Amino acid sequence: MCIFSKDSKLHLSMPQSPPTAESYQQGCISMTLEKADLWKSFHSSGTEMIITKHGRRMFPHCSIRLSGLQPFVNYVVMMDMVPADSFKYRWKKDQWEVAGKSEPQPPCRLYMHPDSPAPASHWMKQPLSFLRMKLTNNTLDQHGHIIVHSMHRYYPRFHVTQADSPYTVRWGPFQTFSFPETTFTAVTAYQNPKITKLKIDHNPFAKGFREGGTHSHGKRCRSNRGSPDKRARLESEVRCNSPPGLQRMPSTSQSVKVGKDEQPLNLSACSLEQESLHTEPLDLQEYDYCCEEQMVPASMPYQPYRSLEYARYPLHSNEVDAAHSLLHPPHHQLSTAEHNSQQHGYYHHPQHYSQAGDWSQYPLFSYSCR
DNA sequence: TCTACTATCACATTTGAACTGA
DNA sequence: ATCAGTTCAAATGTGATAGTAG
Repeated sequence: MCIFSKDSKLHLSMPQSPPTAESYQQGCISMTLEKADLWKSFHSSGTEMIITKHGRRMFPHCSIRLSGLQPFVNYVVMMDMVPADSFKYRWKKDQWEVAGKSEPQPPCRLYMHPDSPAPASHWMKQPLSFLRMKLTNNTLDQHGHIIVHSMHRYYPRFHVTQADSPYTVRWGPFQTFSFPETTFTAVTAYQNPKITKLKIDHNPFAKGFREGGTHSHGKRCRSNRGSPDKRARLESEVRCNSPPGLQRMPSTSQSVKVGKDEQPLNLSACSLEQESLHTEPLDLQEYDYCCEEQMVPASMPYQPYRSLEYARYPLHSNEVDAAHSLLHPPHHQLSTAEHNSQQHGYYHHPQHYSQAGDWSQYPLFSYSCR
């Protein structure tokens, strides 16, 4: 059920079911993307996210605001990455172009917000920051980072569910949200200089390279790069230090500090064409943020585990297929034709259904890292 | 030769322990 | 004894780039 709102918020509500003693009335949960203007800036140039073997934070990082939660109820908020399409890309002649079909999806991981579970009042009093979430291309990663393929496109997806502990998550109905402007291309090195400039302009951590360590002509001094003794020292440090993700892992009850740059932003200017999330290479001319209403990207409650929920809520035929594929993962990916054939109807994120089948597993993997 | 990935660099920022004073 | 504020060292994250692999 999608609701367009004048305040450019994303409203999704669960299909209504008769209120019973056991079932919670879901109401109408609303999720707003913070720093939407920044996301739009990046999206207009084709957002790229660096991924490394040891995990790299996102920039911009995901920050959302929740409202409409049931008072006095505990919720768990999670996030995962969904392939935006079924293609692999490459950067050629200052633009992205399709370089073939996507590779088999890496193991899917869910990032649980470190505050989870927490009461509704906690979630709604301030924006939720997913700053600590990291992306990696290491399929053997042991730190719980979200695994993505380089040169593939993804978008973050947020799940909200009632649960009193992380271990009861799968028994609650999910509500799923996503935002088209958060779609990005995973890369191991920046391709688009526009993105590099945007990141340097907005990311304080990049200052170290911009203002120091470089010569006036922009080349950095690398006289001692890779010296054997320095390398040995570094390797020794790596051996001695525990993994960063485990070193300062906050407890689940610890609140996340919200940085000074994480103030809520007015989303009134946020609106996106549905076409901004598609399978074609990014074309800057196609982006149009002048619409007054924000498209609602997702509409189906996400219930990967609870088959009973499917019976409770009548599903669109596509949804049934998607739900079926979630419970019974396909052995192969959808062909492009099959993929496209499922992208119809009034849903703004049909990928949720066609792509859902691409995700062969939904392990609950809670982690946080510094 | 080309493309993608990895390791490494210096420094600003963040974090948290230690300390001080009310 | 407790709390709040300050200080400071260590940890962390960042983009650029050379080297490597396929």
